[in-house]
Amino acid sequence: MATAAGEQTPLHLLGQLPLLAGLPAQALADLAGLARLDRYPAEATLFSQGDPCDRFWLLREGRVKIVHLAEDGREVILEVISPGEAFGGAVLFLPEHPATARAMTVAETVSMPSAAYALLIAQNPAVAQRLVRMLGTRLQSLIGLQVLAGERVERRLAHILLKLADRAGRAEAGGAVLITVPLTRQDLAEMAGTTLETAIRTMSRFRAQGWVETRRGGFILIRDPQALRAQIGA
Amino acid sequence: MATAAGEQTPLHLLGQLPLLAGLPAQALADLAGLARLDRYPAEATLFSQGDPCDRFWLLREGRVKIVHLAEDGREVILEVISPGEAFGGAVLFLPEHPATARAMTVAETVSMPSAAYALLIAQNPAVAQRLVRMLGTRLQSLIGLQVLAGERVERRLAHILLKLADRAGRAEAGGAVLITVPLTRQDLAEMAGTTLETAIRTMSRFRAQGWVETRRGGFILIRDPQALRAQIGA
DNA sequence: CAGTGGCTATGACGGGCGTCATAGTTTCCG
DNA sequence: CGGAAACTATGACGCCCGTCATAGCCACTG
Repeated sequence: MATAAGEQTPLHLLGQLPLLAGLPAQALADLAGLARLDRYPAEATLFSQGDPCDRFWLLREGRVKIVHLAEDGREVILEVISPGEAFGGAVLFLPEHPATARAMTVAETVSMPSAAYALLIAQNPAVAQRLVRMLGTRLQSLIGLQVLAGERVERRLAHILLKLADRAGRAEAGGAVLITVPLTRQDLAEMAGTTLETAIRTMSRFRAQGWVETRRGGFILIRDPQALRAQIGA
Repeated sequence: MATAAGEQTPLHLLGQLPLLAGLPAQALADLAGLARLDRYPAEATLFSQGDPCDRFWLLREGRVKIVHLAEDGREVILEVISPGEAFGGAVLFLPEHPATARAMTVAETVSMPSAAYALLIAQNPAVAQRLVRMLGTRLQSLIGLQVLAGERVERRLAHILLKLADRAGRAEAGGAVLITVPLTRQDLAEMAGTTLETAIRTMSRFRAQGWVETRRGGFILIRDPQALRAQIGA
């Protein structure tokens, strides 16, 4: 599953990560000796639910989805990780990963042993505080999902598309926004907590309304964000 | 909304809180000067969604529920807080509370200004680490809820009852467990993300099977935990 | 080009559950 | 004790959406 270039991490790559910004040069250098840079092809699994949780991960490039497998075989997408963000259960000091991380595109990660990570936050209150803040953001986004769970699929999907546009969108002509994450209908279904067929049907209706369209490679263009916003407001 | 005894906090009460265990006597004494002890009647609101988030809360006695109000008026119960646990958005360094805290019973809280709390975790890596762990637990429980969201109401309710029994249960004769949190059918509905009627119907079926019964005051007795566990396994 | 596999699309059907309506039961307070 | 309010309970109805089935479209490969 793990692939490719497990080389030592160039110092300057670490310094670019928001979490580690402002760290003393010496601390960065120490980390560089322990951290690892990896490159994964699309669809690769970085770690699986239940695996021992012995590394701390940061995404440098690409997109990674965090999915939880229910006992009945359903997969639930809990989060889509963008570059600069931390992931992996080590964030939570858990013994094993509560979910699976899978690359949605070619992805580059920086990872370090849990021990290095624990030391890092013990010695750098600023990093610890930033980490708590990241956890808080994640918690809040899960709260949002939980509240959404009671609503109709149509509104859940609209919410999800808008959130993705907000977090990983690129403005296009005429107020449109392109979501720069490759998404299949199956992905959307797993985020919205519904089935493939219902996700397709709902997206078809959105397309018929002229609100969205799908481009080559699974990139979704939101042509009328306002209409989607109205959808969730009503 | 806030009521009752806003007295200075006796030192020994602080030391009893798991989060602060092992703190140097001096640090505890400093905190005691800043912290506040409050007492709320049942149904009182401790803080409301949207309020500025300027205190850090710990529950000493009683039960508090954290509820989020959706735009459409639905209320969603995100968490039930038991004694010893921390709550309030300040944990997450948010500007305002993402949800409302409401007492389910008479409740006693210890709270301190955000500033005192920030200082506390900056100066005590052990406390910071314990806090991150608490956040992780909360996150994991939300992940659990999110995964449940896709399932049938019957299974969601069974899950919720078992979780409550685990976290706030008292063993009774014959393998039965009493949930020591007063719960209305409406509460169950808001936890399971369903309606009052469906929650009542489902509980009626559970009762007809002899799996649960409701006692005076809204206390639910789980007479056959195994049967409920089988319910969620199948 | 034919063949295969993955993704998208659309129809048909049935059931779980949300919604509305009614009523019994418990709690509480004058 | 009586009456109101809150909670629990149960039936009827309809729709959203999960499930099953079929098919078109595109990419890739031999």
